[in-house]
Formats: sequence, structure tokens, C-alpha cells
Amino acid sequence: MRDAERSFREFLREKNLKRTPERMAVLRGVLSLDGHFDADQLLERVQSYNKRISRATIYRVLPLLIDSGFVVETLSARGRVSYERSHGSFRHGHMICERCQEVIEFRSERLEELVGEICTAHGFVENEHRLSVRGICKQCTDKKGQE
Amino acid sequence: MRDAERSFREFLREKNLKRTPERMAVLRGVLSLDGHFDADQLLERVQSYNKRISRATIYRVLPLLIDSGFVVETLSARGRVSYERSHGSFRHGHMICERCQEVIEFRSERLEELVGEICTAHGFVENEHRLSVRGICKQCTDKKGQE
DNA sequence: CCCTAATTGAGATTGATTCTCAGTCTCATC
DNA sequence: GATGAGACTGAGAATCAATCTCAATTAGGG
Repeated sequence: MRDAERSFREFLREKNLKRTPERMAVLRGVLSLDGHFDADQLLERVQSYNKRISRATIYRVLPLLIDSGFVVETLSARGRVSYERSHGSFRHGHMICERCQEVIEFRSERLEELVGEICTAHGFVENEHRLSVRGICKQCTDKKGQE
Repeated sequence: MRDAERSFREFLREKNLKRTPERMAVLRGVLSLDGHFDADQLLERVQSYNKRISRATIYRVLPLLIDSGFVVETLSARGRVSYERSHGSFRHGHMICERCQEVIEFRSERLEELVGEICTAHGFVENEHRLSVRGICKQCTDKKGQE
């Protein structure tokens, strides 16, 4: 948390952007939210710190947090974009059930390595990656069998 | 193409949905578009077959094509959702350059296998998967070095 | 401290997606 | 092949997230 703040300040300085209480509050909000969240949920959390922070600020700060690597965009059910904290949370993939819309997270060391190799092979400097698998989860498969 | 039509009809029958010229035209549109496209591009293509087909129909048929596995949603630059044909095109991942927004496609046999293993381990029946990597592409890295 | 440019809040605006509803069409049934 | 019930469609209105505008405020170098 302290580290995150320091690193975000650093990022702002590099970009010649000002360190404002609003920006820091949004960072704090992101760090306090686990898993996926959308702009509204973030706004609500941030407003619990400071009621005056507006929705526009959330949308203005989110790209900064994406650029600085604290947040990644992800695709959630029904084509909506949502956000996810990336710094400090383990990398993982998602399995999205097309029947019940459940999002199951998983993690694989071998996958990380393999992605690293693929990037190296393309001269691409990886910052973050996401794997999402669509299909039918165990529960739904079992349920369907019973019908 | 013939196969795709047959398979989509099959899907419609299973879901008790009607086979309409509009739905088939949207399928045809999707099959004719390579790579990524958005709703507008699809509409334009579909209207080249039949001028009367409306934007609403595009949005109504897209979810059917997603459910039936012909189309997948992907995340393109700046948090916008776009679509991509999936049936008949090789599976692949994306590397998205955060600097120039270029989307580089890649493909890895080992990745396919690994994903299969992960799904099996979770009792998840895979339908489709996407890997997207964010970072900086070779061109941009080189360019930055020169500055 | 002061000044300048960056940043902010509030609300208007935009633009993509979804909804509504009256008219049209599909297809199971005869 | 005709028919009827209900599914489907087009047009445009409605919605909703995201972006923009602008006057007022604030950060932070000098």
C-alpha cells in the first residue's frame, strides 16, 4: 500500500502530472477492492473516503492506473468492460461459464512461463496478460446431465 | 460456409428459435469478415446484402452467434469491446501494444494443450479461449531506444 | 506567498447498446 | 397449400456508460 502510493507518485512525476488527493483516493479505492469491479463500484468506494469526488474523476484516473499497471481491463459477462486490480494480486486466468456466467479464477505457473517465452520470441515486452476461457463449468455440466 | 450455415441452423433449432433471412445474413456477414470488427462494420457488411436489415437486428443476432461459438468478444484498445469470428479461424492470442495500440496475433500449439489440461483439471468444458498480453511491441521498444 | 497551468465537480453531451411496439414472417398443424 | 400463434423485425425512442465542457479550485515551482 505504501509501496503502491510511492510507485504511483513516481509515475505521476514522470508524466508531469500532479499528485492530487483525488488521484490518491482513487488509487486507494482500487487497492481496497479485491477482484473485479466497475467504475460505479469504484466510485462508491472512493466516495466513502471523500464524498466530493466525482464520477468524472474516476474516469479520468482509471486510464492513469491502467498505464501505471495498477489496473487491467477485463471482459466480464455480456460484453461489459470491467476492471481489476493487477498490482499485488497474483496473475491468473478466468474461466467464464456461458450458462451461469460464473467467473472461476485459476492460476498456472507453467502458463506464466509459456507466455513469457512467446513474448520473448516476438520481441514483445510483456506488462500483463489475461487468459479467459469460455465454456461450461462443472456445476452446469453436472446439472445438465441430471435433466 | 455451408457447414457454418448448417451448424447455425442446428443451433437455432435446439434453442427453438426461427431461421430467418436476417439471422442468416448476419451469419454470412460474420463469416465474410476477417479479424476484428465492431457492430458498425458488421452492420455495413450485412446491409450490403440486404439494405433493410437494421442495427437492432445486428445487436440481437450477435449474442446468438456468440452462444453458438461463431463469434467471440474481445477487448480492443481503450476499453472498447469488439468481436471476432472464431469458427474456422485458427485459435490465437493477442499482444496489444500499449504505446501504438497495434494488435499482434500469435499462435501456440503448446498453449492450446496447456489450456486444455487446465480446463480438464477444473472439470470445465472449454468452448473457446483467448489470451491477451499487454505490453510494448518490438517496434516501439526499438523506437524508444533511439530517442 | 504567488502565479500559472493543471485539475476538479457538476452537469451536458455523446455514442453504443437495448428496448418498445406495431407490423411481418416462420413453421407446426391441419 | 392454408392458417394461426407466437416469434421476429425495423424504426426510432430510451437508456446507460463514458467523455467533454467550463468555471472555479488547487498544486507546486519560483
